[in-house]
Amino acid sequence: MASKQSTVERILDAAEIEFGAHGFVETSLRTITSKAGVNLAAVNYHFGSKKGLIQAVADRFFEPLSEGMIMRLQELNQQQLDHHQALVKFYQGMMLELLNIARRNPSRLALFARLINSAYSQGQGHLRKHLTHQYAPAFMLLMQTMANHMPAMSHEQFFWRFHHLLGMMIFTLASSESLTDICAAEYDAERSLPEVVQQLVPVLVAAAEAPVTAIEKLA
Amino acid sequence: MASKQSTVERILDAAEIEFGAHGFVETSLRTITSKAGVNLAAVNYHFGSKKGLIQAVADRFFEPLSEGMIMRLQELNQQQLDHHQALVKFYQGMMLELLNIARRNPSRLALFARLINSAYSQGQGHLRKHLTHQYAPAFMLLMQTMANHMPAMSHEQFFWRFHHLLGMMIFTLASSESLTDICAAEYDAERSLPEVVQQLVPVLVAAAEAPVTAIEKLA
DNA sequence: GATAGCGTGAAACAAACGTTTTAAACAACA
DNA sequence: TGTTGTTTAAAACGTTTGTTTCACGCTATC
Repeated sequence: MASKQSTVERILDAAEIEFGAHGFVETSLRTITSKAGVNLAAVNYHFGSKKGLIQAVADRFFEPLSEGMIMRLQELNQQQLDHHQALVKFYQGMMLELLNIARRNPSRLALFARLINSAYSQGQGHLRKHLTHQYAPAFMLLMQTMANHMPAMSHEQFFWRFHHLLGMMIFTLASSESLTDICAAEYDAERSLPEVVQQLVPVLVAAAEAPVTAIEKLA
Repeated sequence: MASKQSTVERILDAAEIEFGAHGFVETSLRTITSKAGVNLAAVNYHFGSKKGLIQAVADRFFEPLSEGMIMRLQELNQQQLDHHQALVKFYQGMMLELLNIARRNPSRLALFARLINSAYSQGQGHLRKHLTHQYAPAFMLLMQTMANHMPAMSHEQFFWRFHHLLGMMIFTLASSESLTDICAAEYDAERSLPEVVQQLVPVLVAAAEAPVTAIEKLA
């Protein structure tokens, strides 16, 4: 009874789940290959190393995401909307695209967020540099579209604002499982992932439209 | 030439630096004790285990922070301000208190943020439960003060909004070193930590004041 | 000044890790 | 049929990990 999936795909599927549940460092190749039903040596054979596997996992997230985002952004840029409406539509589209990641498996989105998170907080930032190089077109288009509909500010100020918004998304998504658990326990409300993602939109828009203040020392 | 610091303090100091630079999992007790100039067994002797050490490191952050925040919040609650002014003062005070963490060592703040981050995204959330139990008074006072000056919303909606704002802060601070590096390379602007923290305030306020929308499915 | 008890030093523990190596089985293609 | 590339299997590699053990030095109290 051979499975239909190839060895590579089965490794990637298992790696996604385990990485998402226990992080990159705390997930061993042995548990991945064991859950995937393949041999231990297959990882080093197909991906070269554990780092190569992590990069392949990341690429499988970013490839369809960047494609989807580019299409949405081109469509958005053709429409004639005022800045506020455009921002709302922008974030709604982004959220739908993110939810697309979770279609196969709800916990995939949390892993995706944690992946970006560790790409940024990681010391040398190998993963971040790989991703920003690999998906530069989508990245550029996204940032430019966003900047077009935000208050006038310098490139540097936009850079910081962009990462403020990114942080809000990333943290919420990365912690979404913990948060929905707490929410169910404390407020007796079982929230689905679409609900969690949906309510990010107005907060993101408000933060994007926040007035720009010159950078100066605190009192 | 015996050092003035106790063994416990020297371990905590070294652990902070190493944890901040390489994360909890990727930092071994051997590098910590080696940099601290103490014996390897001292960690297990004084803290029981590595997990105990991490918790002790966390407590050394949260103890003075919760004390400082309680004082600031009590002071703020006595003043007569409109909601917007109160929110601004609230976040400015919080930022000053966070900068206080970085007084000894600038990279301490990034570690602190990463600590909270992993406390949330960690599977079972041992650390998060320990912290929310240990510092419940400060936590309660903080959330109540915050909620008082925000748009009317349900407890659950405030819970989510709170974590949106938390995420913005945590991500920005946790990635502050990467971000200032990129900023210096791309925009030729060397930003100090107070500058990075300062410009969070207006965005946090705007996000806090964002209108509340009922939780519903995306189109 | 003997005797606890606490702290430290150095060594060893068992387990887990990523990676490599060997061999054999299987596929597709010339 | 023979050759080449892919996959599996099993074992071992050398490191590194957190933790434990045991003996020695210190200090304080009786």
